Amino acid sequence: MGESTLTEGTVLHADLDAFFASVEQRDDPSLRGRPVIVGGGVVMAASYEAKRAGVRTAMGGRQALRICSDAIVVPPRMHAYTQASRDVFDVFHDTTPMVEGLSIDEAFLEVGGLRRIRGLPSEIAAQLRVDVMERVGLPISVGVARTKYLAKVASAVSKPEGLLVVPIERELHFLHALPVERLWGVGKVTSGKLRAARINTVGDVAAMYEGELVQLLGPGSGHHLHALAHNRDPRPVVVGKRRGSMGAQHAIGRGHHTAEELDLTLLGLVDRVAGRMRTAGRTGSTVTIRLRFGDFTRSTSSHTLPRPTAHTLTILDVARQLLASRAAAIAEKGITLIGVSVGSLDDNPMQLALPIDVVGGATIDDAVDAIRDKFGSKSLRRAVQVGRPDRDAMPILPD
DNA sequence: TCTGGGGTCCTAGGACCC
DNA sequence: TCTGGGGTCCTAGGACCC
Repeated sequence: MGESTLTEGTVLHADLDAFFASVEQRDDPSLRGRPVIVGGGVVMAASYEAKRAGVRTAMGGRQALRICSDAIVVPPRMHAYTQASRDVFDVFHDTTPMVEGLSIDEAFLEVGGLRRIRGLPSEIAAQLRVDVMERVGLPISVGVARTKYLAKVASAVSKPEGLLVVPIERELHFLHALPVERLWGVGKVTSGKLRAARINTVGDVAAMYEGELVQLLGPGSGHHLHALAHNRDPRPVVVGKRRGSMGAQHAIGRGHHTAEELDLTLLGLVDRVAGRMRTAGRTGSTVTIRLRFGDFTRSTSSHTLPRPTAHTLTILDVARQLLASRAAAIAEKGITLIGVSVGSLDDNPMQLALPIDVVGGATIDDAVDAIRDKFGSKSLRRAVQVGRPDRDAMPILPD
């Protein structure tokens, strides 16, 4: 019964093609059919016309123009991409409630329970491509397989404007022919180690003993890649994942930067991050600054606050101290990038929404202290901080 | 080649607690 | 005086992803 249907997995991986560049071509008809590069210093996205000429994401802008001299370079419009992403995710959610976002331009969709109302996974995938094009005007590729990992590989292989179904009977055949770089988690370093050991394909990895792989790459990577090479990926599609950190960063030129300039940059970054946190109704407690020096080496330093916050000045104070702690290295090597992020975000706050003025206190910390004294509960303390009813009723966070 | 702006996960040592 | 084993949290760094 239904023999042909048994061969389809139920996980879709949907991935927009050349996302930023496609949005630019959609919004400006004069860019259609032409090589488009989004970015400046480096290529953030390249249209397929530019990719055909050899332009790649993360390539230096100058080099990109050397190999594709007729490319049109446009500055990124992050707000337009964010909105386009929302529109596309609306289409995803109209397809199935089981959507797991991975990044701004890709998601997993579990469609196993939809056969009676929407048909086979491959049919749902084909319709999804049509819907995204009709409703948002963007090209998208979709992979269909039994596991998340394989669905992701399938969408990548199918690009651009592709649809690829990996039947369950053909899984290993498909997988083992791929180069090791297709394994999720194999980047430049790991690829170098594997290739040096004459391990070139996913099939080569699968033929190894797990212990050998662990010897070569360490326990984390070793176990992970061994499992993937055998198509063992039991992770389900998870709905409602929330991010664990929020950050902002800014690349600055190689020249000399005064302490005042750096502080102003830091202030801008903190303001952006804290504002986004408050808009999202989240607080966090670990402040990290990330630096890239004149020689492009990097460092991070972090500090964990006793209580989570989304307060600009509290975060700024910590960020300033962290930056000051690296002053010597900055003076010696120069600095080319500053980043700030706040982690350990509360991801399941109790939405208590206790009015702060009930307990009094000029600041949220005062209020929290008052509540703790009254209730003595750690969870209450945390919940009160994130349980604000809405932004407008928030005089205690003066931003 | 001369380098954006987001993120995730893993490792490893030390502090601290029981 | 010298000594376990186990756990959590913090910090720093690194690899990787889009």
